[in-house]
Amino acid sequence: MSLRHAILGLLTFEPMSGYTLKSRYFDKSVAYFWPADQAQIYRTLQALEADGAVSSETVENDKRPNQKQYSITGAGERELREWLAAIHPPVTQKDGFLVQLYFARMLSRHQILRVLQAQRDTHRQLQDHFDNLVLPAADTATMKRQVRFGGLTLDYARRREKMLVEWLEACIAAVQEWPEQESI
Amino acid sequence: MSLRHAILGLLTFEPMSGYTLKSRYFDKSVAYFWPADQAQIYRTLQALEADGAVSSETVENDKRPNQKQYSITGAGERELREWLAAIHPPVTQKDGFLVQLYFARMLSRHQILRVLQAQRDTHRQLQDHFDNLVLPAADTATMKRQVRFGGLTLDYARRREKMLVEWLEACIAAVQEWPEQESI
DNA sequence: TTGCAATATATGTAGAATCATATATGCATC
DNA sequence: GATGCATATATGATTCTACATATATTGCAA
Repeated sequence: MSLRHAILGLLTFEPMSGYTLKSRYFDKSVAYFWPADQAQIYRTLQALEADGAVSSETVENDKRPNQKQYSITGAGERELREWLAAIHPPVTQKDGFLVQLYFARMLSRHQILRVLQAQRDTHRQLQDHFDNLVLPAADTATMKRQVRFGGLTLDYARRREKMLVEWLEACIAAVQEWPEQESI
Repeated sequence: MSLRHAILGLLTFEPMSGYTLKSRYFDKSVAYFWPADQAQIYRTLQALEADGAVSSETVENDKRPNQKQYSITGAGERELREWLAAIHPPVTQKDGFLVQLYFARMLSRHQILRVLQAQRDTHRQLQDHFDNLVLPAADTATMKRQVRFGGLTLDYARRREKMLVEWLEACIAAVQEWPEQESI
């Protein structure tokens, strides 16, 4: 249940509406490690408000529809800090591509290579994206500190994509080397 | 929805009961990339049977409770092959640990290091586990081919754990270097 | 003026995942 | 005889996730 905590964390930057959370964060940076759709964000905000972890205030806009501005409360900040400091049991990540590769003996070499190359191309693009991504400049001390930790997660994304591209290249080379056989 | 296809794939090895699927595969090898609990496996088998992708037969046991042996059908094999050969859109993996690290500016240095070191220890153990893991010997041609692809996914696990340990070490070093500040 | 895009919030529904619990057999152990 | 464990299947309940759809405002372009 990290969506709850991701939202609480983002609200420590500044009070925000659900729309801003989505368009500024869940469509960009946070998307890499915790994607969430609009419906989920709005419902989680409602749940957080019901629990007293956030409070809301309607902001009237001239040129745009009114917003519900959410702020983190003291209780919300306590909950967040507690979660952040806790050692959580490792959660195994589900990876459909590994399922695909694991049973790839059922495919022809041509089919296997097609799937592997598509995957490699995807991760090459991601690698390119993260290698060219520049961290935003920070104005306050808090945000300077924030950018440091953002840098650590960016470093992870770069290492991960590099590893994936290398591994996929090795897979492609291996499959090309193996003798073609009955696919079963 | 890869649980469905993981089960279909495993049933290409041999007909199996839900219990065997769970204890022999989903508690071991498959667990690394597609963990599933017992309830889910049994319910997915029921759904697969309702769809005609698998068929079942009750096997009477003397010393143990009777089993429901599931076999993949022609329709199931077609569905599996189609899914295996398809290029699926990349699914972003949710990673709660990255959420934790991203907002770690709210913690003290001591708390951050504690969390990072626990994570590093976990992945060191996994690294050790995968580095010492030996692929099973294969008897038939099909299983020899299977072991090759199992080797590719094992290679992934090793590379991934190596990358994670290196990255976590770098994170720990970076945090130790940074000046201690107000945590906010 | 009609229609479209961006902004903004909300709900309905279905599927997937998790956790707990229920039932039953046979075996070993206390 | 009671207890616990491994084997074996099933269901109830809840949460999480995803996808679709509904509603409303403003600005802009065809």
